[in-house]
Amino acid sequence: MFGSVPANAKFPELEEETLAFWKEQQIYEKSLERRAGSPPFVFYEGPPTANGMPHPGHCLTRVIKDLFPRYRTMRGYYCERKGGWDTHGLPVEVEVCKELGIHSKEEIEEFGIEPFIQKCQQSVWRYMQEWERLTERLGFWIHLPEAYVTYHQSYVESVWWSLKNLFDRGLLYQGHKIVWWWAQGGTALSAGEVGQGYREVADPSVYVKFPLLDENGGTTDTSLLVWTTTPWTLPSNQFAAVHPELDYATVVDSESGERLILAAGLVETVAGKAKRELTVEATCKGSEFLGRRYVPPFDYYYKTDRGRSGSLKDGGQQHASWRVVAANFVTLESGSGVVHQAPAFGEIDYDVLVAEQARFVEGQGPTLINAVGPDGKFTSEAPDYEGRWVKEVDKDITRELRDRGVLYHLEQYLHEYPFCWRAEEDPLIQYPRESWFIRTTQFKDRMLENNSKINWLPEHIKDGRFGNFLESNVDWALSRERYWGTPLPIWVCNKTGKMEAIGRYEELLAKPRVEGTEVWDEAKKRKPELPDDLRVHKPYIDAVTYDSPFESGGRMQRVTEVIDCWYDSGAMPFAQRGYPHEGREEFESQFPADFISEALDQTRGWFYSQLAISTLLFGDGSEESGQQSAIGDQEVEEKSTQYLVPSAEDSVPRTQYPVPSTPYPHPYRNCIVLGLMLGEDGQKMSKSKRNYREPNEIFDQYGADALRWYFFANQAPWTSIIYSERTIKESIPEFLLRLWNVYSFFVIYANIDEFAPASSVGQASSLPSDGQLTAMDFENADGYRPASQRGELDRWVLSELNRTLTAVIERMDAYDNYAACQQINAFVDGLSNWYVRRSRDRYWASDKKSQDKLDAYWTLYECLLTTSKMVAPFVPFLAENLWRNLTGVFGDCVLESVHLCDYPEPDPSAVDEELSERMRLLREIASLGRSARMNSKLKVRQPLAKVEVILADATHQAWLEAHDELLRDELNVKQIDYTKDAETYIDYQVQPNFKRVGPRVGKLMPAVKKALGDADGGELLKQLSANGKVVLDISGESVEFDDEDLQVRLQAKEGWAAAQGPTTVVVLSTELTPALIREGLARDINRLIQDRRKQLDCEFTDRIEVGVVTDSADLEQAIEENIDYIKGETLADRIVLEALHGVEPLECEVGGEKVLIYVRVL
RNA sequence: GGGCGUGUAGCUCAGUUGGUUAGAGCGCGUCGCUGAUAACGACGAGGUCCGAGGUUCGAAUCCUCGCACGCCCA
Repeated sequence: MFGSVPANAKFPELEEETLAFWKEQQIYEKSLERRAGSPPFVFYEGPPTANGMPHPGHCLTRVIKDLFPRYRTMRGYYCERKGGWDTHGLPVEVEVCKELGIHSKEEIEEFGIEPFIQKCQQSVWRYMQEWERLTERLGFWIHLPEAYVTYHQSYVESVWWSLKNLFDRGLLYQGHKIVWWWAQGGTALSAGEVGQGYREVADPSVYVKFPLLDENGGTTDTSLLVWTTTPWTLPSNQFAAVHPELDYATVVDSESGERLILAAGLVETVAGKAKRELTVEATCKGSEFLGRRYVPPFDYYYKTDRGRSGSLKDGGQQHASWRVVAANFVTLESGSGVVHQAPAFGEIDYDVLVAEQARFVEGQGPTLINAVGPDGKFTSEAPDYEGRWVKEVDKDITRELRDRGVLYHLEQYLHEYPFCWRAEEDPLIQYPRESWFIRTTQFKDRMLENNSKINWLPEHIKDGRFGNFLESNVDWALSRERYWGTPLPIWVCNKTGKMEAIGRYEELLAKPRVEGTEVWDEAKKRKPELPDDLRVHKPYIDAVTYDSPFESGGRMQRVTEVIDCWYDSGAMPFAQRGYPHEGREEFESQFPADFISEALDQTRGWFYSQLAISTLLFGDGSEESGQQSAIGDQEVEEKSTQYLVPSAEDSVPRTQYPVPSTPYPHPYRNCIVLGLMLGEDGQKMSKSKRNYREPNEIFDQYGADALRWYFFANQAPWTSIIYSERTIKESIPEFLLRLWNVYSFFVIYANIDEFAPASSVGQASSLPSDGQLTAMDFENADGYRPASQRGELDRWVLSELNRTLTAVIERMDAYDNYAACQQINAFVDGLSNWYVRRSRDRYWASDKKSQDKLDAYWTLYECLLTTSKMVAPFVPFLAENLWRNLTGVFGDCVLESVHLCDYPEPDPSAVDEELSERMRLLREIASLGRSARMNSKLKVRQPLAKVEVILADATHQAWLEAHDELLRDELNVKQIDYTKDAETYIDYQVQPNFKRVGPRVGKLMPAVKKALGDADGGELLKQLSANGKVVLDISGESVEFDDEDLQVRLQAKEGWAAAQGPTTVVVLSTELTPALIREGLARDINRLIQDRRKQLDCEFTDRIEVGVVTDSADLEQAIEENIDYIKGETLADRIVLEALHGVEPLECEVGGEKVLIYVRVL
């Protein structure tokens, strides 16, 4: 006996039971053990930050990450799934600050870095339990107990090792980065924070005259008309930028007579604004002005450095600053087309400076001009404004410029400008900070090549978003002036400024005359519960100093910065193993990943950080040694070199470990980029808007399988998805419940009929499939016969099953879960709504041991077993339930979990394409028959004498004729004729097969269509069947059509009870004889008795006694004529035409006559 | 301002290398089936396939230009 199946499946409860089973029996661990030594399928977990509550979007990521490893494991691969947590970074610091009620860096330092980072470390785990619960509840099998953690010492040391490698190869350097700077708080803000603070404000927009110099440095009467919206940056002016391709005009101001240069396209606009008359004297390209020198509006730097020039790399000399440069970002959208450049205060401006520096011989180019301190106030370098907040001096500066006569025009300008989100009144400014960079630009081509070998899903990511991002690669700004992060492992000599990188804590301790380690030791003594991992963090690590190898008496001290936490995440492929200090074998056997997945927002995040780090460290297998050739590549531009960068002759050991050089792609081969998930209202998911439901509520209400199926089966995973609770709910009846009902049906009937596969098999202890319960285990079972000997319907469903398997495997191997689910869904639909529906009589038949009945059981049993394996990666809970109950009768002889099974292999011998096609046609005819009945208002319970079927294509007619029992039953008709006399009922419409004929006849196509449409269809078909071809004269050309060139459509003629499909017409015979009517009445009675049984809560097998009382002689006759039929269907031992004593009758109406029905359970 | 993506029925989404009646589910209406039934079947209403041009014998599909939305960058 199979365990009885609850009538109302409560999936959430069943799932909880399954979870407990998995845990107790350690099924996940066993699934891995079974694959030990098998080929690996490598999966990397992109570490989530457990610093906020998980929402449905996270569920999508986690179930996709679960699906493919599960699938591959069943397919025979060993798929380790190491969990991971991202733990560093500003968001953690902000959380802690909120908790402490503090904001600025000063406040953090006042609070104390030591307690602060201890709080950070504790705070990281705030939501970890939620995440772990979610992970488990979703059925996401991943090894959490040994998850990697980015703050762990071994992880940090791996990161250090990689940074040392880069440093020793000269790929780490110090330069300036222009950041959004909160001057009052003394900190840079991340992009996300800046984005929060944009407001519309009015700022001055000024047009200033920069008098041009002639070639000898003499003044001229012509000025550049330069535009800026930040007057306070004018004292730090360094260049004026023009677009080399744009036309520039020299104009004369009719009022003052002065000559001005501005973009030709903006002359009218500017004249209008300034209310001046400007006469164009000459026009030329912007490129003509390149290199022309001018007098800047302030002389703080100019007065001393005006003459400074340097040698260009291409030869020749040029002045370093205060000249016209080319810039492609100059537009005609606003301003004058000549743009003031203060590289200290704008990222784009800074890029211009860097580009200019690159043109000069080392050390001779322009240096950064900056008259403002980090506090946002002018320094002594601009004595007139010293000590004043920059935004406050805009007015004074414009006034001064006006007084000096160099201001041409001033207006107010409305635009979006960022303010500090923590201090609303403080505008941010762009400001240069010293920063460490990784020289990624030097590896751009290699990253592109690596990228080109990755299988991106969807494909457009490769050359689209990600490829473009790589194309515009800039050096990675690595350092952060923060506290809670991986410390940058660079120690600097206090005498010489020379630096070296440290790759490991031990390495540091082995340095000469190490001091400062006691800071950690004492902290630990005070607070023994401190995790040892903290010793490699600020502030403890900062205390560690040692003797300088560069100059005696010098001491080495760590730089203060920590690193971008994206670097942590990108180092994960090796750092999760602690490589290379430990875990070398694990790393080498688990690199690169076969599969990773995250959402689209990780393009510039984890997808990039991994690719960049991997490309820099592990190169391409085509290179000769593990050692990168990067050092040899340094002909590439050197950037910002006033800081010391080790060169080859510093002869620091380059790297302590050989680095395995790996052929592209790495570190991942296949990457599914998930779409972003939006809330129910199409907006971003937001807690306050309540436009989504907490995952836990979804699980409690619908279950994890419902959510999983919703994600897998409703859209390609990379389309952005609008959270839809209704659709989640729908996946229950649409799929889960439908499969459940088939399973429940099977169990109910198998138990009634005592279908017992285990005892039929006999020696269950030696199953040839090794406990996987495949068809081969049943070959010698009692009552089992090969599929080839079973009926058409059985062969059909097994064929469909194997076709589906083939397709599902093909799609899943291509990472296409959506198409795979569609296949599965179609199969389950066919199983339920055709196979089971059409087989019901077979299961209900009274002879328990009839071969047909046994065939039906074995067939359905096999379908359910295989289906549970097939769906196991998708809906692991439901699959497990099915498997365990269906195989429970075998006890220990079968695998205890479906997840330990192999994914089913399709059996090609079971596939019968022709049968599939025939059954498809048969189902189409059935559907048309039902449709025709509906149109004629002839309900299905009323038997009909005959239907006639007209087929456009007679290929399968003989088969259909030989197998019309199914149809007769489905349509409740006595006879089915495949009529020869088609033209009585229908007209033929012939159309060209456009795909075939189109390319051949080209422009004649419309004429062909018309000619075929106008011709007598029946006549054309006769010709076709007689000659195998039809020849028509189309616009004077003779065109030949063969069988496949023509498509025949059938059109039912008026006046028949008919329904038409494209190639089939079904015509009903609507005449009813009294005998047919009585048969219909008997069926009505039958149904009413069955209804009554249900009302009385009868068991399926209860026998009954029936009494029917009616005045209608027809009805009485109907019952008498069909009494055996009714008895058989309703399990009635006796049917009498009188009342039954002591039984409450059911009052109803049949065929317009009142009837009393009495049912007594025996 | 730039890049990428999306836009198809009331809703959520499919739509093969371009092929002529554009689909599914849900929802709505009508009817039917039913000892698997909170299931299922049939029929119906519901579409300027975002818009405008173009290529083609033929465009939801390819091209150009717009519009709207989303993401990333500036």
